[in-house]
Amino acid sequence: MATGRTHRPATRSRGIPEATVARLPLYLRALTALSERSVPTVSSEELATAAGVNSAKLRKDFSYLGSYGTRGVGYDVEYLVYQISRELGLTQDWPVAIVGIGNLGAALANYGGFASRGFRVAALIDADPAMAGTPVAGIAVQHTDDLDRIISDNGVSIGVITTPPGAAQQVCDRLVAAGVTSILNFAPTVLSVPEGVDVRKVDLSIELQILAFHEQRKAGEDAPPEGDDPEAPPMRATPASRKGPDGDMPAVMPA
Amino acid sequence: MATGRTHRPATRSRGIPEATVARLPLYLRALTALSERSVPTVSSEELATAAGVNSAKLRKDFSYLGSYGTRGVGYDVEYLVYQISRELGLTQDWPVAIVGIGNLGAALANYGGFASRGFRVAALIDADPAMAGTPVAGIAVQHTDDLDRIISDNGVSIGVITTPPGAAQQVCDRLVAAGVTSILNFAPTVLSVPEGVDVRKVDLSIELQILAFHEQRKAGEDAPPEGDDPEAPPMRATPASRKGPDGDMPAVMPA
DNA sequence: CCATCTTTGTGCACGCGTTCACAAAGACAT
DNA sequence: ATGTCTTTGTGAACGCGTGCACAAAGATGG
Repeated sequence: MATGRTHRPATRSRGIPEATVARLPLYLRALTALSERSVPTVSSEELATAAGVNSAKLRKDFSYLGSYGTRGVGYDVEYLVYQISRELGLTQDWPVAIVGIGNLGAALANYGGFASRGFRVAALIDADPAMAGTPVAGIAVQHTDDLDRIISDNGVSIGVITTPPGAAQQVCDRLVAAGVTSILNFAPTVLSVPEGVDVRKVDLSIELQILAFHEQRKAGEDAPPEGDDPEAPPMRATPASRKGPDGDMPAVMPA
Repeated sequence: MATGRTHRPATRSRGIPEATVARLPLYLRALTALSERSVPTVSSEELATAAGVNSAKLRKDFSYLGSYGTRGVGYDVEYLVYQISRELGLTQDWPVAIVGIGNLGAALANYGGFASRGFRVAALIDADPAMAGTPVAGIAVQHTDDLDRIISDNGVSIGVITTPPGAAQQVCDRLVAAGVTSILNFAPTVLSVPEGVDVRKVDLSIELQILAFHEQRKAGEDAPPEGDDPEAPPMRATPASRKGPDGDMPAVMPA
C-alpha cells in the first residue's frame, strides 16, 4: 500500500487523521441510536445519512480503524459501537473537573449528556468562597485554593473552564500544573499551554459572528456592503492612499 | 420550505474563504482588547500572537478583506476593528431567539458575551406552559405555540436551539418555516435543513470525546496501541467471517 | 459449485488551507 | 532627495481532506 519509506510521518495520532477523529463521535451517536433500536447491521449509505456525512467519507474514515465491515452486508452495529468507543477511549472512566460555577458551569454540571459516555463530573471548583459547599447538580462546590489537591486526588486529566475570560489563563495554568493535559475552554480567551496539552474551545460568540457573516451575505445580495460607508468609519490617522487595489470588492454587487 | 430559491455552491462566499471567516472574530477580539488599551497600531506579528495564530496566515486573511495595513508600520487598530466588524455584519443589530429554556438555555440568556456585539436576545421560547411568563435574564419566556409570530414580529433571522435532542429537529423546522435562516444548535442531533439555511453546532459531548481520544493516545504511548483486546468485545452475530483468533487484526498497522 | 448481486475498501485526482520566502511599499533619518 | 529599515502583501509549493469511481470480497440463490 504505502511506500513504506517513512514509518513516522509527522502525524503522531497513530495514522488517524484529525478530521476523522472529529467525526467518530458523530458515527458513534448514530450507531448508538441504531443499537437501541436493535438494528443488527447497517450499510455505509444508511449510516452516513444518519450522521449527516458522505458515505465515501464514512467508509474512508472506518478504513483507518480497520476492516470492520462485511462486503455485501454492511457493518455490524454492536461491534462497530464497541470499536469506535474503544478507539475514542470511552471504555474507560474520565473524571472531569469544571472550574467556574457560574450560569454556564452550573448548566454543564447538570447537563445529562456529560455523564453519558465515560465522562464523570468529578469536581466543581469556583473562586467564590461563598459558593464552597453549595451543592450544584448534587456535587458540592469546592474552592479554588484546593484545586491542586482536587485534581490530583480525583485523577482528573480533563478540565473544563467556564470562568470569566480574565481568570481563564490563570486557571488554565493551575490546571496544567496540577496535571491536567486536556482542556475544554468555554471562556472567550486564547489560552496558551505548554507542549503536550490539548485545548479545544467552545465559543458562542464566535459561532454567532460566523452566522452573522453568512446571514449578512444572504440578506445583502442586492444591498452591497460597501467599503465606503455613509456613516463615519474611524479613519486611518494617515490614510496615505484610500484603496489601492481595485479588485478587492466590486462597487456594485450583482443582484 | 419556500426558501432556497437561490442555490449557491456555498463554497465561495464573496471570495473570503470559510477558514478566514472563522478567524475574523478571533482577530476582532484581540483588536478590541488593544483598542481598549488605546493602542494605535499593531503589527501582524503582535496581533497574530495575541490571536494565537501564525502571522503569515493573519496577513493572508486580511488580504482577503483588502489592503488595510501600512507597510513598515502595521495595522491601525480602530480602522481594522471597524472593517472586520462591518465584514462580519456586526454593525447591525441581530435579534436572536433562544428555544428551549432549560439549564443551558437560561445560562445562554444570561451570558454577557451574547449581547456584546450586535446580538440581542429578542425572545426566549419554551414548550413548557408552566414557564410562560417566567422572566429569565429579564425576559419573559414565551410559549412554543407562538413561535411563528414571535420570530416574525421581532424579525429574528438567527435562532439558537437548546432543547432536548428529541425536539430539536421539530423546533428547527418551525424556526425555518418562520423565516430563520441561521441556526446555532446545542442539541446533540444532526439537523436537516433546506438549502440556504446555515447550521452551526456546538456539541459538548463531541468535544470531550475528541479530547478523550488524544488523552488516551498520550497516556498509552507505551501501552499496547494494538487493536486486539484482551477483553470480550461484542462479537459479530454471525461468526461466519470471524477473523481467526490468531490473526483477527491485521498485524500490519501503517506507521 | 458457479453466477450474480450488493457493498466495502481504496487508488486517484482535485481543491482548499497553510506556510515559506521575498519583492514591493512606505516610514524615517540624514 | 536618497538610502535604509521595517513590515506588508502575495506568488508558489506543499500537505491534508474530500469525493469519485471501481475492483475486490463476500453473501446469496440456483
